[in-house]
Amino acid sequence: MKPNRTTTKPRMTEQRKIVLSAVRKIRRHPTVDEVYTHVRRRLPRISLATVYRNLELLAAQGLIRQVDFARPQQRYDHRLHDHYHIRCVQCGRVDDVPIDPFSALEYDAKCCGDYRVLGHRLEFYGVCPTCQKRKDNRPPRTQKASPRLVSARVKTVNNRREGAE
Amino acid sequence: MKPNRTTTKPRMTEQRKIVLSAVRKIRRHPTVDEVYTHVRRRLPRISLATVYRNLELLAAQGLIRQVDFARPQQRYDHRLHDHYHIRCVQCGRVDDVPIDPFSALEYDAKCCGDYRVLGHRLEFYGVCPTCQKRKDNRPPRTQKASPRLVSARVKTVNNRREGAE
DNA sequence: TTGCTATCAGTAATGATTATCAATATTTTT
DNA sequence: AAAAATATTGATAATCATTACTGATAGCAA
Ligand SMILES: [Mn+2]
Ligand SMILES: [Mn+2]
Ligand SMILES: [Zn+2]
Ligand SMILES: [Zn+2]
Repeated sequence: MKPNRTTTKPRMTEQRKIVLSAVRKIRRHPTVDEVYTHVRRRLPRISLATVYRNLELLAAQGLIRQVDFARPQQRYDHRLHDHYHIRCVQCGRVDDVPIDPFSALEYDAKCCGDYRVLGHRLEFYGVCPTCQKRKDNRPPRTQKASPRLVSARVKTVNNRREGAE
Repeated sequence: MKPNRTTTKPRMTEQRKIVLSAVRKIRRHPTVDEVYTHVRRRLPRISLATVYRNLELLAAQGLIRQVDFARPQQRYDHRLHDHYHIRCVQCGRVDDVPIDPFSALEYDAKCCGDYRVLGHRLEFYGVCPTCQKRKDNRPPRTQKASPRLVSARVKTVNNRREGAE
């Protein structure tokens, strides 16, 4: 097959370079906003969107890593005992992992800093059986939230229009 | 001191009971929306806000647990090797935990389901040294984001008012 | 009953992230 | 180099989960 013509390698732009160096300089696991603030010292006109874009791209390239998981929606568990979870990176499904929790780890962590350690969470990630079956690797994306409040009564205020329909 | 007069025990209301039983029935780590949808079959007029409130309260009481961590903002890491983190439950600060990663864990996880295991994350939580010093336990909350875009030029469109001020 | 608080439904506001889009910048082709 | 193709940017709007607010009820104690 011919080499995909619509795909080219990402360029290492000035903005991208500076965003990368910011993450490296700040060190302590910065949030997007912290990166943004830092970068603006050198590029006062950079857009926040550009920071988001470049962070995502740099992470995709493996030049930086995302610390957090489990983004858009919070999940709840009816099981109260300590146990671990595995999350499907494709669809977001979460299942239990029945291996014994080790409290020794918390002890180990003590030696690292002056934190008072309260506990730990261990989460595996992978591809769930359902998503493995699906041949194509189109992102099924985390299921959308249920449509909001299709209540019987409909609001009738302020429904005048400005433009056309 | 006199017993705090403004504080009373939470009541186990009908809504709360049903939210709890929903989390227990759904089993597979439901999102708030899934709980909401489920509960509405029995309480069609319940508010989504009530579901949020009760889930939070039930979790605070230890009747259910939150699965996820690291909520409002994503964080980035300049260190590419596998390592673990510890997060302050008070201020959200994140630090590295310099203990060796257990690659055996992923092997252990394999035996649980049909997931294809890709990796794991281990996160400790506790109270950082800074937050330990602070005597009061007022929630310092995760630091607010930097004020957005106080650009030189100001938008002048559509600043007409409707009511009064 | 009378006050007091908890809780509710409904809805607005918040805030992080994404999407969109016209304008530039860089690379590739001619 | 000029033209065409593609990538990237800044600005801003849209999304969407969550939180905050509000006025109305409900349960409980004096
Ligand atoms: Mn679980
Ligand atoms: Mn780290
Ligand atoms: Zn899946
Ligand atoms: Zn702290």
